[in-house]
Amino acid sequence: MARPSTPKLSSHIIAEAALELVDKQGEFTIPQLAKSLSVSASSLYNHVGGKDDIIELMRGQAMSAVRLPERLDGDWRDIVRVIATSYFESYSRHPRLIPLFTSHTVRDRTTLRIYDALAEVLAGAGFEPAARLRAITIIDSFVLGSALDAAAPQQVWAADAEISGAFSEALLQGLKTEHRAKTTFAYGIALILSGLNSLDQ
Amino acid sequence: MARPSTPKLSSHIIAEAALELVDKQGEFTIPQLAKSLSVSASSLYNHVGGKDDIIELMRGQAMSAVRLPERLDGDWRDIVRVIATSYFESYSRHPRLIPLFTSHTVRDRTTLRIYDALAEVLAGAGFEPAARLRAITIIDSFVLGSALDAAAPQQVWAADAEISGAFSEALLQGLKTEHRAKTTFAYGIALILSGLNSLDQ
DNA sequence: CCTGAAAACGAATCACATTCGTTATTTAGG
DNA sequence: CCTAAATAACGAATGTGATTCGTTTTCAGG
Repeated sequence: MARPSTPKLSSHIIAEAALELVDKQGEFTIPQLAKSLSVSASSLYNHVGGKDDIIELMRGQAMSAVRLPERLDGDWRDIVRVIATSYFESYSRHPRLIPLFTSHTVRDRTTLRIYDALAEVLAGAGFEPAARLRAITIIDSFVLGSALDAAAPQQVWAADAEISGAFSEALLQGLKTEHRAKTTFAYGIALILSGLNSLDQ
Repeated sequence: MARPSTPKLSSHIIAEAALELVDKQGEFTIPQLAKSLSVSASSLYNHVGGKDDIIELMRGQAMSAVRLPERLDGDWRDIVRVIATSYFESYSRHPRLIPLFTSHTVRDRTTLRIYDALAEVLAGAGFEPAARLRAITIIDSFVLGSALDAAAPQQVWAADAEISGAFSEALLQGLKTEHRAKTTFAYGIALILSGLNSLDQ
C-alpha cells in the first residue's frame, strides 16, 4: 500500500504501457494507464510531469528506433533516403501515435538529431543554408504526411457513393494496407530526392 | 431566457465562432465557445451533435474555400498543381485547425470532391488505377505534411544548443514564416509533379 | 386557437487530469 | 547502527470539460 520494496514504476515503464494503449486504441487516459499498470493514477505523478510529459516520452521511445548511418559521406541521396526511411518507419511502427504529436512541440533529443544529420549531409552536398532549410522542410513534410496517411483509419476515403464519382471512389477504396503505404513512401521519397538540386534558387 | 423570437444559433454560426477560437488559441472548449456566443453550453446541443461534429463543420468551412478548376483538361501537371495549391492554402488559412483533424475521420463532402477531381485528372493523363492511387497519396501526404509544418509553433525546431550541432541549429531557427512555408510548398509540389510519371510501375 | 416541434436555459452527471496529505520504505550521513 | 531525508505508493479531493435531461417559452401548421 505504501512504498514497496521494489518500485513498480519508472518513466520508461510508464511510456511503454502508454505506447501499448495508444497502439491498441489510438489514445490513452491517465486512469486507463494506471489500471494497466495495476497502480493508482496519482502514483504516476511521482515519475512523470503529466500527460504531456508522457507523450514526449513516447516520442522518444518511438524515435529511439531511428538509426543514423555512421558515415555521412557517400552519395548524399542515398544517405538522406536511408535517414528519411528510417524516420518514416519509426513513425509507422506506431501509427496512432502521430496524431498525439501534431499538437505538440518537439523537445525530444533523438528527433532533433535527425534534423541535424540531414542538415549535415545536405551541407556536404553543396546545399546553401536556404536550400538546405527548404530541402529539409520538404522531406520532413513528406515523411510526416506519409506517416499520418498511414495512420488514418482504413475507411477514411470510403466515400458516399452519391457524392464521389463512382470510379474514383472505387479506386481509393480498400487498398490502404500498411505495405502499400511503405512502397508509396519509397517511391515518393525517391522521386523527391532525384528532383532536389543544390543549385536551385 | 426561453425560446427567443429570432434564433441566436445555427450550426454555421457555431462553426464560425469555433473557428475563430481555434485561429486565436489553437483549441476550443464548449464552455468557451458558448461564452463567445453569449449562450449557455447546453444550447449548442440543439444545433450540433457534439464537439466532434463541430470539428467536422469547421473542416467543411475551411475546405469550402477550395476552388476546383472548371475544366479539368489541359496540361495535367498544371491542373493538379492548381488543385493541390488551393488545397494547401485552405489549410494554411487556419493552420491551428490541422492538429484537430489528424485524429479524425473525413466525412466532409468538399474534401472528398478534391480527391475526386485529382483522380479524374490523373486518369485523363493516362495513370492506371494503381499509379493514380499512388500519385494521389503522395500529393495528399505532401499537402498535409506541409500544412502541418506550417502550423507548428515557431519554436519547434529551436533546439538546445548543446544537443544540436551549432551550425544546423542556427540554420533551422527563425525563418519559419508563413511566406516561407508557401514558397517551400510551391517548390516541393512542382518538384513532385515533374517527377511523377504515369508509366512507372 | 391548439398542438407539436424548436430553441433556449439551469441543474445534474460522469470522466478525466491533477494536487495534496499521509504512510511506509529505502538510502545516506554521521 | 541509527536517524533524517528523499522516494514511491495510496486515497481523497478539486476543478474543468462534455454531455444529458427536464422545463419553459415561442414559433408554425392545421
